[in-house]
Amino acid sequence: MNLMERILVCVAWPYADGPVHLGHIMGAYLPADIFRRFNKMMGNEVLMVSGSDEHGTPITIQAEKENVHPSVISEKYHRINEEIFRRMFIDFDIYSRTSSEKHKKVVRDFLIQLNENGYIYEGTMISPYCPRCKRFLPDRYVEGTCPHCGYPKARGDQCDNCGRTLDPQELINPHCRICGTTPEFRETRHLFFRLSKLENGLREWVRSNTHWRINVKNYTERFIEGGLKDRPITRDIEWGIDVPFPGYENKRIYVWFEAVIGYLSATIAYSEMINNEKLWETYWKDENSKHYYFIGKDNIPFHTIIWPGMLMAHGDLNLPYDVPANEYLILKGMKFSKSAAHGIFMPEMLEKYDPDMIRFYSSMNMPENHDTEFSWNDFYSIINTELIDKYGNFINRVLKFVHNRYGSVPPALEFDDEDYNAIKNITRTGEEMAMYLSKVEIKNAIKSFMNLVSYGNMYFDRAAPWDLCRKDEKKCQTKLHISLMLVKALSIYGYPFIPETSRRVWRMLGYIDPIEKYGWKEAINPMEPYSIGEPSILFKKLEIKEEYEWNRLDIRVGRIIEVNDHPNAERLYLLRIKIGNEFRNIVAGLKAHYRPEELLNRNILILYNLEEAKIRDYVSQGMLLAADDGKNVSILVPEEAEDGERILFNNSETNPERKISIKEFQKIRIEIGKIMGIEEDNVIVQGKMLYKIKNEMVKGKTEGNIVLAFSNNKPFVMHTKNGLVRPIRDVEPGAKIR
RNA sequence: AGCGGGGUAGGGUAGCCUGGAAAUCCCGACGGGCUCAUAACCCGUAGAUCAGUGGUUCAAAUCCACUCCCCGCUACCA
Repeated sequence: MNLMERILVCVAWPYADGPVHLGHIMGAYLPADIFRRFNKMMGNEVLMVSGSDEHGTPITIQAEKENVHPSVISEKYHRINEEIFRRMFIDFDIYSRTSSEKHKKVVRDFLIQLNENGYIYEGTMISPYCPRCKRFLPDRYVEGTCPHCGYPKARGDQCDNCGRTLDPQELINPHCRICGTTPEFRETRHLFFRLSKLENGLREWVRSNTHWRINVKNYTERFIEGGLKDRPITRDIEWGIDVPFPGYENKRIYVWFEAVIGYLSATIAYSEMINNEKLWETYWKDENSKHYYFIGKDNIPFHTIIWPGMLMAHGDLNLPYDVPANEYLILKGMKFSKSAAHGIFMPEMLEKYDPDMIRFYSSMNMPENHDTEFSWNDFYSIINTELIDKYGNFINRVLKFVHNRYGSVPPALEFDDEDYNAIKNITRTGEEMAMYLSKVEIKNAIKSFMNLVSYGNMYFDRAAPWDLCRKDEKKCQTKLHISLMLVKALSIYGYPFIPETSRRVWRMLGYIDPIEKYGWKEAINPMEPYSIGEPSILFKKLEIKEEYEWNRLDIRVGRIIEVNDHPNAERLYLLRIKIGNEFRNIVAGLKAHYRPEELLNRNILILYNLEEAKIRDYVSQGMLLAADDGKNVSILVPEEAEDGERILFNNSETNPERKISIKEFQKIRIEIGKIMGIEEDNVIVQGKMLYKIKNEMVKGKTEGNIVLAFSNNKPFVMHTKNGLVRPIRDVEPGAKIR
């Protein structure tokens, strides 16, 4: 533990097709940076590398859409992400990119080496070729029926239903996802990586890594038990790295093979950048160097099997020491996703909040063991109470008191038991945090940190210097000295999590040399007699603004003017709807519940800002709202309203800026309530539970079913200008709207 | 409906893999203290049949089986 260690911190390479979001930050980049800073403070030699992953089909697709060269896309997001990391104080020693010449060269050399070692062979592959699109299709462009589970929409690379990885040829009834044509399976030559040969070696190596997180280890072992297959490492596409063998001029190296080599190429590039060209070898060849890979859970097999396999095949290079993969961040019940534009994206987050606030919250809530829900309430609450009230206020009250009373650090003269205890606490916290952080247990570490904050507040309270200083000057000075030591310790111990704040506190304590120069161990040393200036407030409290969830909904009254059967779906109708001056087509799954004449000319409710969707070949421009209690289904109708009118909540019109996805809509709780009785100014409503609602919300109505939309679990009644919204048939109270 | 993940005080969580006395922490509620501090801080109290049932065991929140409920992905939900 006390010997200096050399650590390479490898962080997943973000795919350059969009800005990173909070899930990426919490899952990989922040823990990596915390780990890096901690190790620096321990005096270890640390290097942190990452970069943009720029090749591959998704970027090509994006480029085709925008009608630009793929490099334009990757260049844009490379810059954006680099800037995000800089602002978040996630300080890579080098943030490289896979389009760099250095990377390309290292990749080619790597491939040549693997070939020399007998791990590469040429094989022919039967690949799907679409005669209509005139090209070989990437695996995920082919769809068909899964041979294992019979799922009809399995993709060529894997089946989403049973999770098995597939080859496009295995699919039953394959077709091109773009044009629907049945692809021909043509022969094409490709290079293969002999992963199968490494199966035993990998299995043993994985088994020997007893310090890995259980989920990582279990997952990896199960994956290996499934058998390791050789993998093609070239593809018939244009955007990518050239293959260094003749006959492969029109092919490129597969991204999965090439991007992981970035960890190595970036280290080499860094060595050259600082004119220390042999430096990379100390990291990659000296067996005492430890490599940590910070990634999300979707990346586990690549970093615990494939990349180690490639390294074994290459020989002479260090394998990963630990792969502390994190789980997903969930927003409103749905995982963050770049492609679905679902989540909190960093550019927007950084506009509003101090980076250290984001770092602090993220550390407290890191998805280390489970998928973790993000909510703004949680964010505000943790920032305001833990970071600002407990931590910020402690720093502030101590510094302000010392500043006002003495203006400099008072000497420690007389120690009592509690004072010794305080110093013991500082020491113990440092050891405990070091123990956690060296195992990359961020949440435990910051919890330990917060315990010291609480202790500090308690110590200061018990010491009561505002009183003591009048009675016993010497003792009071000691108490203040130790309080300042606590502040100092918090500055040092907090540094990995909230570096900028720690630096500010450090300067307030009078230190000139940077905190990094002192390191972890300095926390237990007494204070220097510096002068203490007027402390500045570390953070302003966040104002909590209430957001109504139903503000995302734009619901309008529509009149059904046509009802037709869906030609190839048993349960669907095609409806023509008039909404004021506008007409829309809606697909509705009501055939089992309503006859056409029951629907025709009815005023109903349309979710107006729902994203369009194709259902069985017909586009649905919105959704007809109906209540469903599991047995009965009822459409919802407005009382006394014209088509085109908007549905109101809490007497206000909603005005969402964006379209809403079906998933988001389903997250918003809307249910049927039955008016049970009246009690003074309130109405008692039975929904899924019993609610008390203000009388005016139901416009004086005293009976019947109503529709409740919830925000923060508080019910609001859906209504129109002149009346309420009601289900036309009787359904159970609590029935959901869909 | 198929697959995956869960159910621990009013809310949010820790603990579960590796069973062991009083189940962790934060918010909220209630009572008290303090007045240095960003209406912050400190102390105390109440509040949990650890989803249910059955089993294994000297001992179960923890292991096993079944049931119920929630969430996600998928789908002729829209």
